[in-house]
Amino acid sequence: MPTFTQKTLQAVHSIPKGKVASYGQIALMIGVPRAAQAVGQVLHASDTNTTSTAPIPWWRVINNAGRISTTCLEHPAIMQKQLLEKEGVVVTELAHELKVDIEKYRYRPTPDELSKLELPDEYIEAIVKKYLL
DNA sequence: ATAATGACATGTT
DNA sequence: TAACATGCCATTA
Repeated sequence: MPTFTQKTLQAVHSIPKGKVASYGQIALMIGVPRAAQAVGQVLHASDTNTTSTAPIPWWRVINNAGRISTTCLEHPAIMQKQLLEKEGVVVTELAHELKVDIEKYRYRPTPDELSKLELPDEYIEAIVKKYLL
C-alpha cells in the first residue's frame, strides 16, 4: 500500500510539462480530498531531500488562486516563476505576487487517465465537477 | 500518544 | 480586494 507521500509524488509527476495543478487538485487525485496542505508539506520535504533520485516537477504545483505560494529559501518563488516560464507558462507579477492563469494552464486528466487513478466514483465526480467543467 | 507545523482551501468580514 | 478565521491532514518532534 503506497504511502501518502509516494502517491503525492506520483501524481505530481503526472502533470504534463507546460501545465499546472493546484495542491488541492493533487490531493483529490490521490484520494485524500482535503489534504492540500499536506501535499505542500510533501513537496517541501522532498524538495530539500537529496536522496530522491527522480527530480520532482514541484514547480507545476501552485495554489488554487493561481498564486505561487512557496516560501522555501532554497527554491524561492522567483525560481518557480523561471521554471514555469521555461515551459511556456506565463507568470505575471502583480502586487508582490506571482500569478498564473491557472484555468488556462491547469492539467485536466483525460477520462482514460482518470480511470487509472482507480478512485471511488464519488471522487471522480468531484474532480470532473471542480476541474473539468 | 500528543502536539506543533505548514509551498492549502474556503467562507466570512 | 484583502485580511481574518476555521477546518483539514500527513508528517515530524
